Amino acid sequence: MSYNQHFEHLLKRHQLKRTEARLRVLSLLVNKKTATSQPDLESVIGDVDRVTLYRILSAFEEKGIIHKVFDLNGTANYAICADDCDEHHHHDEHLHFNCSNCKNVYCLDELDMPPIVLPAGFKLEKLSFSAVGLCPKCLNK
Amino acid sequence: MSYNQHFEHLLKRHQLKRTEARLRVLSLLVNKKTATSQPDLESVIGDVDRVTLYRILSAFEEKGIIHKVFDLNGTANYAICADDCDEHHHHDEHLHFNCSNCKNVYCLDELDMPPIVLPAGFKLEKLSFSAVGLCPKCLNK
DNA sequence: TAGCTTAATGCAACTTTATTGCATTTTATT
DNA sequence: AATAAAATGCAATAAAGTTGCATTAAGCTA
Repeated sequence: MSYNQHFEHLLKRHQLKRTEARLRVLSLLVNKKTATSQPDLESVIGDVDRVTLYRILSAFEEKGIIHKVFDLNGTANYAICADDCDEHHHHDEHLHFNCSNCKNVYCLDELDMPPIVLPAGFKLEKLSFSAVGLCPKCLNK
Repeated sequence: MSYNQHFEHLLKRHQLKRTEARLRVLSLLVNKKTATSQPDLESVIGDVDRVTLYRILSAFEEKGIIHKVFDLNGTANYAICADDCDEHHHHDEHLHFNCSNCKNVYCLDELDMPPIVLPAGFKLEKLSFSAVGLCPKCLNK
């Protein structure tokens, strides 16, 4: 199945209309190891309004298609979710690695995250781990 | 030793001049279980310029007096560091708990954080854990 | 304690990221 | 082809943070 078919499927499944802008966002995010910020997306996506982009990203986030993670500057970055995410539950409890040099945010979802026990009285909904350091590319320079 | 003496000591130790604005920031942050955002600080600190506040916060952060953590909106929040932080090393590898109701950010520094092993090629500098959920106050409503 | 040097502050302007309201266009369906 | 709902574009606005520069204050030193 081609990416395009896959994307159309994905949109239909979440009751989102198939539009050019949404397909472009999906194709920009898929297969990327790093999360992408709205400003970065904006600069490469071409003829799509800033506001539209924001709205697409938040719609996708609500539906569980992508997840949002903040980088070292507090800017939102977005990455495609693993397949088992949906509207009701995000499985994005993986490690986000922020490279202090190139500023890329890597989703290291192959790592198992240890369980965390909270103090009494706190109700956990979501957990996330983030690391800062140098990524392989920047380390080899 | 009074708080004021303690703060003056702290500033001198980090080669920062003792100013009214800095003392106010310290007294607002000390003994708080939750981290405070710049906007929140600004609204209560009184007659201190926005820019000055930003500069005080980043100076304190550089010196290891406070640490910065982003909340669910990507806004920077600040909290006093544990005593053993300094310019060269931050010990802020504790859990930050974001309440999805009241938006407060709790520094749960009494919890032991498990070690995380990164994939080969990544060099770790700093690690942080953050959770989203309901805090005790909001849970009891 | 007066003078001096450096650090800190205040102000104005600006940048970046994000949001809202509303008119227009497009999608998907009948 | 007509239609209703959803999506988009545009303009305006908001919020968070930054930069440059002139002024003021802190804390030495004589």
